[in-house]
Amino acid sequence: MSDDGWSSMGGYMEAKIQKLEKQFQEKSSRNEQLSSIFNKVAIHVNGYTNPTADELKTLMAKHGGKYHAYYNRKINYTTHVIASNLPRAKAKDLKPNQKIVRPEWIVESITAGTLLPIQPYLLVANSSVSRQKILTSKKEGELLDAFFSSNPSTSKCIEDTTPQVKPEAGENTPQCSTVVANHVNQQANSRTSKIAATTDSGFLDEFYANSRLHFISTWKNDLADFFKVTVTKQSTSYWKRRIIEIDERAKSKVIMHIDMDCFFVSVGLLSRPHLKGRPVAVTHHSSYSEIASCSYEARAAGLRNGMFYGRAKELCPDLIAIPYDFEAYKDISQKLYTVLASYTQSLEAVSCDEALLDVTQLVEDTSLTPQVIAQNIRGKILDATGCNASAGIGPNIALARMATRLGKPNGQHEVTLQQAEEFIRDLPVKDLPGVGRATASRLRELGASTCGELQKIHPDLLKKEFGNKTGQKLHELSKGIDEREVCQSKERKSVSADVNYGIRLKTEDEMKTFLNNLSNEVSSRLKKTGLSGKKITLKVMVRHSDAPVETAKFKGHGVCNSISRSKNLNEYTDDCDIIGREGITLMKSLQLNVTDLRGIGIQLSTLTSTSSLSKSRLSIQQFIKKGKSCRKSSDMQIITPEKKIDSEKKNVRLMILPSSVLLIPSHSNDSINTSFLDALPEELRKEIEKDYKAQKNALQQ
DNA sequence: ATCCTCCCCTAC
DNA sequence: TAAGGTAGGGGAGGAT
Ligand SMILES: Nc1ccn([C@H]2C[C@H](O)[C@@H](COP(=O)(O)OP(=O)(O)OP(=O)(O)O)O2)c(=O)n1
Ligand SMILES: [Mg+2]
Ligand SMILES: [Mg+2]
Repeated sequence: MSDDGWSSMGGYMEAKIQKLEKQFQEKSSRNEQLSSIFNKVAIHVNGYTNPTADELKTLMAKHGGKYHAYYNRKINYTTHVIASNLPRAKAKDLKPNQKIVRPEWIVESITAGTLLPIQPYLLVANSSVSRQKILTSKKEGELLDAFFSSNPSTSKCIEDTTPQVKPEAGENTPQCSTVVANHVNQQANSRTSKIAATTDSGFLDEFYANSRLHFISTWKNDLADFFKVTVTKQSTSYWKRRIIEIDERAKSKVIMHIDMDCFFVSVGLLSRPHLKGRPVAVTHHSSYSEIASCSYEARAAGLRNGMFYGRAKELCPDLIAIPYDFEAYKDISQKLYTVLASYTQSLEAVSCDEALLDVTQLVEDTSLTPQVIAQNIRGKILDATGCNASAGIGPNIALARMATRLGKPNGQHEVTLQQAEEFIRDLPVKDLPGVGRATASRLRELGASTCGELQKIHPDLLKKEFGNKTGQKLHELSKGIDEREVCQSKERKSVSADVNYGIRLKTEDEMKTFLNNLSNEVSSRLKKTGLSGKKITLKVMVRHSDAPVETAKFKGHGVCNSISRSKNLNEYTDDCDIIGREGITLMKSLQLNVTDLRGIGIQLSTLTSTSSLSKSRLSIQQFIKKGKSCRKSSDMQIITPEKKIDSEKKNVRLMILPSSVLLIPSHSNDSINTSFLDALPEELRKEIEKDYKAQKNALQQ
């Protein structure tokens, strides 16, 4: 059973890589240079590629090239940007004529033993077209294998022959290539005091380059995209079949939840196998540093992810701290998703180490039991990543997720519909997905610490206490009911950038500088996703009046009040200057003492795709689309019929503008000339009128 | 009723 | 030292 259909496809690219790795091993020495093919080449890898960024880095090192973890705009510095798909490559602010080359150029150059011309490998507007051109000689199956095979045989963890010295190193410089690691590291240190100031230009970059939460948030989106691309290319016929069959689904579903065990730690241990079985945590070694992930041995002592290192050390004096390795996490995540993509199209990316799969169809098609499928998937993940994954199986998302907890570590668990109520009865309410500290505490006050107790609370009381929807949800969850669908991709509703660390501003000017820098960040994120927003929200954390000026945690925010203020702009925008200006205005309106600011964030919502903001407003109809599909033409998704109907109204969006030109007549009077509006549906007209009003208000100010 | 703004909560 | 981000769901209460 492990060999039918999807399993072990001999990938074209994998075969090549494997061969290359054999070469390395034959030449043995890790640092030996195999060639100098890429003598004058310095690459930067953009987005997800096959081979992965990490593998490309190794290949470059072995063949005389340079690898830049960060794109460098300086002339002749980064010579080639490597990417597999265009949207994400376009995202970065590349040099005007920056050549973007597909990763196969590297691999095939090495195979050929010489630097091949980049022409055939250039990434052009429609990447899939050029891709097929290059490989016309391949049959479709091989083509798929070549780029998307899940065969993991080549990616066995590369044994680091030199056993790592313990943790002290604290080295952590994802932003520099291996060659110059030490040198740059020193530089970074000597720079530290300068960069520390909140307003320095390097502050944001430095922060985001080291923020784990920023990374995992970013990766989640990237992986969802990566998965979408992968799956879209994989099998058209299966895809079509899937869409049709989703209609006649009235029977019970099989949902599978896959989650890597102590993800950051597991990845860290790949190069530190001697630490397996010991209490290990990924963290900086300082008492107010947060633990990103800790091993199960550490959890036995009461440690939890998110805990401060100081407290963790009290609970577990033997705790071993290992440093972050963001590139490796990203790499392993990609491998995880590559494996998952070979099983199903129906996947929801939960995070970089976790996904939901609707395997209903797969179970039916293969007549395998969900348990067997889970076993198979977990085996493939282990092969591909060297790390353990656990799985939960259930008739809905909530139960599948709860089942995973039972399966962990390195195991799996299935909850059937029949077992559901009993399974759930003795669990603490905190274990229900969506119930966190605050809700659990309020429930405890209502006498419900366990799900069984929650089941007995009348839904009306829950609705009264928590509101209609939340009350209903709590009631259903307590009985193991969860109607949500596994959803491949949802429409983005906001784009934001927040910094609640290291914010220490002295003057109003510094505040402005920082907001401008942050606006720049938000602006490039909007551009990266091709979106523009109409509503801007400023979020700030302000030192609580009782809280000391010096926080316990170095550069932490301490005890704060959160405040947000938003404004509806008159136009959709992704413009850094506008966002900065509006952000500053909002900040001023709050009348705060800038020295008390401890966190600042800017969010744009009410989004539309920038490409739809055509300058010509002649044919309005052309810009009015259904929300779900308007943004990305290539966006293939599973939309269930009932959901579509339900959300149709809300998703109708207006994409005209700039509205200032459209709506405001020079002799501003109260009524719009609505002759052309009459043809539009009611909602659209209302929205236009609303816009009109907003503009008028703005003008009157 | 429904929408809007300003929260709070949750998850990784 | 230390890197406490980010997106979405949804409630309260006021405006429409
Ligand atoms: N407070 C947190 C929680 C998580 N993470 C990161 C590190 C984790 O390794 C990764 C995945 O989160 P999980 O909740 O899946 O936790 P683990 O994978 O570490 O452990 P588990 O075995 O419980 O899944 O996200 C983090 O940085 N900070
Ligand atoms: Mg995990
Ligand atoms: Mg997880």
